[in-house]
Amino acid sequence: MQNQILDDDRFSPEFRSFITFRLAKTTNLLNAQAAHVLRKHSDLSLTEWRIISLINAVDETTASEIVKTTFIDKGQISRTVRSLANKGLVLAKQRESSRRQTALKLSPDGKALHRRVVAVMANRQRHLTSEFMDDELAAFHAALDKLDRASRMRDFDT
Amino acid sequence: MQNQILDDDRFSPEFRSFITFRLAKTTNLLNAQAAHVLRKHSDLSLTEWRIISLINAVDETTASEIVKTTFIDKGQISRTVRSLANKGLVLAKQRESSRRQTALKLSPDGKALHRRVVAVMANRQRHLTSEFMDDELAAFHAALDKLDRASRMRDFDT
DNA sequence: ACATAACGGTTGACGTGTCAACCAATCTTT
DNA sequence: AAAGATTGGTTGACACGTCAACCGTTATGT
Repeated sequence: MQNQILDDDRFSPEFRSFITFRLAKTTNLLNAQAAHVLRKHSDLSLTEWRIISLINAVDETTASEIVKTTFIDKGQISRTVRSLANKGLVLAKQRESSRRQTALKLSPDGKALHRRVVAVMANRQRHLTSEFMDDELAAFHAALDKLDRASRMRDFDT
Repeated sequence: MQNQILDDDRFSPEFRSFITFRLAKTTNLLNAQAAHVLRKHSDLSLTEWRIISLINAVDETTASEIVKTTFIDKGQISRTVRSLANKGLVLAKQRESSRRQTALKLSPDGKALHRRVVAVMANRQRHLTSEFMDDELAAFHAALDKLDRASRMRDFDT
């Protein structure tokens, strides 16, 4: 499935330039790659890995913060966090400062798992960006930021 | 949900730079926007719209060609095409040249629907790219092409 | 202080996406 | 021409994503 030639499609440039289609395709490919790697090295789903990796990055966070940075559905986050807690990878503890919030941390097991998996994922990250010059990468991020902002508009009725 | 400030997250630059996370976020945002617009102007799902729009771009195509250009799962395409055919928007007809292949075309209704929806979507496309210079856009596409190629590697074990 | 609104998170229902197994048609090899 | 491999597409089982309703908690306005 994935070992095909990628750049041989016969669709019109006009069509190919539809930027969201283009983006979705790459995201599909990258997600499939990530899922594959994760399957090989863990029993985490992509979302589980993302949440673990996010919690690790800030040491302690909350579900709503995760929503803000990833725009994953909050229902999904709620369920994924519970599944991670059940696996003993994440510790969820109500905050004293506000009983609405639940502080999320990695357990020692969670940290160990993260350490193990992040090694492979960092290799991947290096591979993915190896053909980019620093300024290309920066430009790419800037472009994504623009799209994020533009994605807030909801009405295009003429 | 969507009207928040987008660029205020407190996660480490190191984390933010994980290019796949970054991409997935933007894709989430753009897909939600597209789904919203589609809901307002049609009863098409995002995948249905993509397939319609793809068929329209080339006049006639097949399921496997769609797989090649979008990397949407072929099972999903099979089901979506059937649902579009049931709605009378797509005509599926076995090819004489090879009885394995099914030629897909838009029906008159499908074409009319496409014409109606593409108007709005083209507005959106214009809005999304309005802050891009031509060369920025080209660079963005080139970056996605690089990632597509890099996504073919499967093993990152050290 | 009270009413109302906003926030953080959970749940249910349902739609969509994903993987693997499978079938028939065609292509390749011998 | 038979055997095996590949292709195009379908299906089933299940995981995941999405939306809306909801609950308890905290913030805001009067």
